[in-house]
Amino acid sequence: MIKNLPHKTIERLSQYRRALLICLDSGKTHIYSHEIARIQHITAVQVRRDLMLIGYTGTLRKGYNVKELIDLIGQIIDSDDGIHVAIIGMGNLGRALINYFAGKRSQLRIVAGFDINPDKIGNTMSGVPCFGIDDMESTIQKLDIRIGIMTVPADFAVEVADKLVKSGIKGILNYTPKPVNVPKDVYLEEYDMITSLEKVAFFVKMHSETE
Amino acid sequence: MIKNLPHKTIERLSQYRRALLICLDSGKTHIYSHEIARIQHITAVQVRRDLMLIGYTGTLRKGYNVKELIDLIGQIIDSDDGIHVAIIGMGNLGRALINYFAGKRSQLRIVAGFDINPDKIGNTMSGVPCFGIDDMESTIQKLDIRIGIMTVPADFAVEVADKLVKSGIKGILNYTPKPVNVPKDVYLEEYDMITSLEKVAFFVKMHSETE
DNA sequence: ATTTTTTTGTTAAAAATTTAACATTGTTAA
DNA sequence: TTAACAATGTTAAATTTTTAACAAAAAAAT
Ligand SMILES: NC(=O)c1ccc[n+]([C@@H]2O[C@H](COP(=O)([O-])OP(=O)(O)OC[C@H]3O[C@@H](n4cnc5c(N)ncnc54)[C@H](O)[C@@H]3O)[C@@H](O)[C@H]2O)c1
Ligand SMILES: NC(=O)c1ccc[n+]([C@@H]2O[C@H](COP(=O)([O-])OP(=O)(O)OC[C@H]3O[C@@H](n4cnc5c(N)ncnc54)[C@H](O)[C@@H]3O)[C@@H](O)[C@H]2O)c1
Repeated sequence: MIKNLPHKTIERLSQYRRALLICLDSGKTHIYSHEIARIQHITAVQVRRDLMLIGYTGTLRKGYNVKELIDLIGQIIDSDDGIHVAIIGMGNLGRALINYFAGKRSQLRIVAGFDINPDKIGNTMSGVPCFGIDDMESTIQKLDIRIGIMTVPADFAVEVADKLVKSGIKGILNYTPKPVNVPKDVYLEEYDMITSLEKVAFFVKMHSETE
Repeated sequence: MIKNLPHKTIERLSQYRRALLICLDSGKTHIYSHEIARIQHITAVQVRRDLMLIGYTGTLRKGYNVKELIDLIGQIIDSDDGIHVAIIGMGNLGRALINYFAGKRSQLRIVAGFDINPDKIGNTMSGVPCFGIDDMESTIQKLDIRIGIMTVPADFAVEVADKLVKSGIKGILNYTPKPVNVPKDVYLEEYDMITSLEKVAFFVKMHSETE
């Protein structure tokens, strides 16, 4: 690991990579900082600063080598041998996520789903087997799952999080609107779609009032 | 509008409200800053500071009046007469979102969905009618829709965003992994689930290396 | 050959955000 | 009654994040 990269830089590196992969597909071999910036709605300085932080140096007047940069970002943010991920709650959102991730990034592989509904247990969705919630602890350990994505109904969020922690999971991505608590050796990221929408609504309102 | 609230404060206000609504249900009439803080994984000082910014003052030693605070946050972030929202792309994610929002916050009402698939057009999902993408501009204007949530395949993101802008939309929440461009009088929020997951993975990796 | 342009890389400044410090004041308890 | 306590509200400091400024150097233009 190079050093303590700012959280925001990590997020942007992930986004840069996505943009770079698209560039690569379109046959581009080099890209300027201002081109990356334009795509991400940020400034070119910020891009250059982020790349400086990870120690990548481009070619003056030619920009950055797309392939090299993709590889370097991979070295920074990916784990050497991939990370196994589980989805807890195979409902609407869980299914949508599995569908979405299926075959996307091989580095982060959803290898299991868990649910409480007997109708779902034993089935496979987009190649991901669904296990019973009671087998969660053992399955997580057996399959060496490190990250859990929570998409259960909000009322079960807390108990599922506790169970995940007990199973030895190292990171939780909580899509439930209910905040949960985890010990500090477990990395927790919570995202609430309503907050995003309310934020958009607020700025829309503000803009219409100040125009 | 009180004043220029920091973006981060807006996000937290939305989250506070969610937590407060749950408190209200459980019969609590007052809440301390440190209780709110605990739920949101932040500090009590930050809560008090945010509330100071919106000019709410609690009762010393008794905390904040839950109901009053909910109402005040509503006055700050909600629009007086609600805002109409549309979902563009009634696939897995679009359906999940509609389901989720259905009957949640009356202030932000999903009043229409749009899709290109003839099988979906004309149907209703959880009470939300699905229109054809070709009717988007007229429908948005007719129903006074201000915000669009984009859940179309990434390849269509740019053209749909352009269309939304042309229709006079004021805010876009883009769940597509493809960044789009909008004029600066349109508020744009982009969220990428892969970035979130990669961020969690990074910190899991980092922690395991430095332990 | 020399000047201009364009782009990177880096240091410094600015802005935004969080945290700390602490004064204030009801409430409880001695 | 007075002292200790526990909470808020606010100013100030610290931290984090973004932006600006500018030096360096390769390429292009003159
Ligand atoms: N649908 C969305 O777009 C959306 C958006 C944001 C947040 N969310 C949140 O995500 C969560 C899931 O939403 P959804 O629309 O997919 O709901 P859903 O009801 O479709 O799915 C929930 C799934 O969890 C399973 N489940 C219930 N209790 C469980 C338990 N104890 N252990 C394991 N599995 C259990 C159910 O059987 C079901 O399959 C909710 O908390 C919701 O608030 C959903
Ligand atoms: N599913 C997820 O969990 C998830 C997560 C993050 C991001 N995303 C992104 O969200 C988007 C949708 O994902 P999904 O899983 O719902 O995909 P999906 O294929 O299930 O749904 C896409 C829908 O959009 C419709 N559509 C296609 N072209 C259109 C157009 N030009 N105008 C209007 N509608 C059109 C399709 O008919 C379909 O109903 C994708 O860009 C995906 O990358 C999905």
